Amino acid sequence: MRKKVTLKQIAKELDVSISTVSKSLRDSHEISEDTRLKVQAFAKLYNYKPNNIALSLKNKKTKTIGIIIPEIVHHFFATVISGIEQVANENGYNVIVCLSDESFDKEVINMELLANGSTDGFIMSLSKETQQKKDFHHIQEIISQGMPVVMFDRVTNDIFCDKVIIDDQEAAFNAVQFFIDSGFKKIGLITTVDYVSVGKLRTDGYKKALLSNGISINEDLIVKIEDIDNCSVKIENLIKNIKCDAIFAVNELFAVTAIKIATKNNLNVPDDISVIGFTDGIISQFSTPSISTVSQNGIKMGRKSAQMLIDRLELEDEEDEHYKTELIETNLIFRESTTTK
Amino acid sequence: MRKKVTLKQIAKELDVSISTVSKSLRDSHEISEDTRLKVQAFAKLYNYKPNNIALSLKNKKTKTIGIIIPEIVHHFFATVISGIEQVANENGYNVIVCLSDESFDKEVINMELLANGSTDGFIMSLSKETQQKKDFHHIQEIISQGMPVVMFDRVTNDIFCDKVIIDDQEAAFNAVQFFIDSGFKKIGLITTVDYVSVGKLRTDGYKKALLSNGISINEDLIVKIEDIDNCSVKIENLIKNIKCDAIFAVNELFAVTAIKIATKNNLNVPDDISVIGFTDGIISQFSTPSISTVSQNGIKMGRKSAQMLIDRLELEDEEDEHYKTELIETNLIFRESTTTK
DNA sequence: AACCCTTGCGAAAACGTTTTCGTGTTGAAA
DNA sequence: TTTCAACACGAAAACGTTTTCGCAAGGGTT
Repeated sequence: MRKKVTLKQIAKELDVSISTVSKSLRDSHEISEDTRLKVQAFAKLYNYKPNNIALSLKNKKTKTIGIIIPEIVHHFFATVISGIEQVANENGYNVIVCLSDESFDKEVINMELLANGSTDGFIMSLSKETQQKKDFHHIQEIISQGMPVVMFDRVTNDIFCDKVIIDDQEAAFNAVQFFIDSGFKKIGLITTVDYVSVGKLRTDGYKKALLSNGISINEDLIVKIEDIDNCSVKIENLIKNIKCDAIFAVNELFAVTAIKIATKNNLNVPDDISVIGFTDGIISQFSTPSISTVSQNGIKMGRKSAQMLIDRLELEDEEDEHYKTELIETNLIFRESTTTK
Repeated sequence: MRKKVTLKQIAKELDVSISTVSKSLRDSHEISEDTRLKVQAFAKLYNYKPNNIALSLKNKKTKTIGIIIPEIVHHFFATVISGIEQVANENGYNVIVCLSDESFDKEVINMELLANGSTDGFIMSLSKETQQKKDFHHIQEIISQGMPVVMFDRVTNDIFCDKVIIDDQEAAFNAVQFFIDSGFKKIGLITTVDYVSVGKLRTDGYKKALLSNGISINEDLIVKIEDIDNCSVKIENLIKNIKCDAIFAVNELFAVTAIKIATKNNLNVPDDISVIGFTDGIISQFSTPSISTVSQNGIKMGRKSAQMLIDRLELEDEEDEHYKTELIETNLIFRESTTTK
C-alpha cells in the first residue's frame, strides 16, 4: 500500500525544509533552479498531490457546492443536478448532494451539517414540509453567516437570496390559452394542494387565462390532489361526470394518470380529450400517446443556479445585497395528446 | 453578519485556554463543573459548531463517500444514489457526486480529485468508455493507496474490490425461459454492443436459455444497437421482416422503442408481439402498454453498496483482502406487454 | 575594509480541532 | 511540617498546507 505522500515526507527525504518543497512545487522564484527541479522530479515520482482538506482549512474555501433537494429519483431534479454539476466542474467545484425527502427536519439537519465548513454555498429547492410550515429560519441563519444560497423552482419570498425559477404562472397561462384558442370549452385542471408554491402559481395561471378570456371559473373543473396514490376517483369524476374536453395537469404524473383513466373509460386521447402536462420528463416522452407539455429546462436551471452561486462566491467583495431572480423560459411542446378542435 | 464562532474566540472571550473550551464541550471530567457549564452556556448562546474541515484534517476521516457514475439523468442511477444516500445518512456520512458522462477522462480526473483527501472511499459504476478501453489504472491506484472502492452494476473482473451486481445472465435467462415456456418460437433480442458488460451478460443469458431448450441461435433475431438515435431501421427489420413473436430488450429504452415501432406497423403489443424489458423504471411503468420487465432494485443496490463501503471504512483494521461480490436478486414483473400464447 | 544588495533557504504562524503531558494549587495524611 | 494525591487547567503537538519574515552567505561597490 503506497500511502499518499506529504510535503513533510518529501522535505525529510530530500533534507530540505517544508517551505522549500512547497515553494518549489509552486514555482517560486525564491528557490534556485537546482533545488526546484530536484524537488519537482521527486514529487512527480511519488505522485504528490496536495491534500484538499488541508487546503480547504488554510484557504477557508472548500470549492464545494451543497445541493439540497427533496428527492433525486425524479427526472426534473436529476436534470437540475446535471446542470449544476456541469458548471461546477467547469469551475473546479464539486457538488455534495443531500436529500430532504420532503422532510423539514432532514432539510434543516443536512444544511446545518454542511454549513459547518463542508461547503462554500448552497443550491436548494424547498421540501414540501418546509413550504407548508413556512419556517425558513435555518436558511436565514446560514445566509446571515455569510454563506450564499441560491434557491430554484420551489422558492419563497420570505428569504432574500438569488433565485432561479420559471414563470410558472405564465407557462400555465399559455397552455390554457392554447386550449381556449383551439376552441375547447370545458378545460379541467389537475393540480396540487395550494401550499406547493409552483402548484399554486400554475393554478393561478390557469384561472387567469380563463378570466382574461371572459370564461368564469368552475370549481368543479378543478381537482386538487393531495396524494397520488388515491386520486383516481376524483380524476375519474372529472373525466366521466364533468365531461371536460381538455385537461391541464400541473405535472406529468397527473397528466399520464389522467390519460390512463380516460383510456380505461373508453375515451380517446386526444380525440375525446386533449391533455397538456407540465415538465418534459421521461413519462411525457415515452407514454402512449406521448404527452404535450410545458417544458422546463432543468439543465438550464441547474447551470444558471450554479453560475449565480459561483459568481457570488468568487466576487470575494463584501456582499452586495443586490439579489436577482432569474427566469428560465418555458415552451409548449406539442405531442400526441393534443389536437385542435 | 454573524460569522461562525471558533474555540479560540470562545477561549478569548471567557479568558480560558482553547484546551479548556474543547474539553468542556466534550464533557471532560478534567474540567470543574463551574467552568464546564459556563463554557457550554456560552457556546450554546453563540451557536458553536465544530468545523468539519478541521475535524477531517485532524481525524484523517472526512465522513464523505464519493460516488462516480456515468450520468444522473437516468432512473436506475438515480435510485442507486438514493439508496446510497439513505445508508450514508444513517451512518453520518455525506455523499459527493461526480458524473463521468460516460467519459474515461472525466472519470479519471474526478476520482483523482476526490482521492486527495476529499472522500474516505468510492462507490462507482464504470463509464462506457472505460469499459471499452479496459484501462483501470486510476482505480487500482486509488485502491493501492488504501482507499476502499465498491463497484456496482458496471463492474470489471480486472479490479479486486467489493462489488454489487445483479445476476444479469440469469435474469435474462429467466425472461427468455418465460417466453419459451409460454410457447413463443421466434424470440428476438435487442441488445447493446458487446463491450457494455451488462449488455453482454444479458445477451449470454438469452443465448443460454435458447440453447438449453434445444433451440439454435438465429443471428437474424439478434439486433445490436450502437446508437439509440438511429436504431429504428434495424428494429423495424426485426419486427416486420424477421417477424419475431416475442422480444427481449436489455433496457427499457430499447423495449419502449420496439413497442412504438411495432405499433406504427399496425402490430399489437402484446397480441402480435410480446415484449419484456430490463430495468423497472419510469418508462416501463407509464408507457402504454405498460412493459413487463426484469426489475433490478436500484435502492437495494445502493444501500448494499453503501453498507459494504462503510463496513470496510469502520473496520479500521488492516485491510482483509477478502473482497465480496454481492448479488441483488431480480424478478420478473408482468405488465401489459406480455401474454402467454 | 566597510557596506549593501541579492540570492537561497528555513522558521514560524496560521487555518480549527483534539489530546497528551506538564504544572501549580489545594487538601489530607503521615 | 513534610509528602503526596487529586484537582483544574494550560502549553504544545499534530493533521497538511501556504506565506511572511528573517537570516546567512556571497558578491559587488565605495
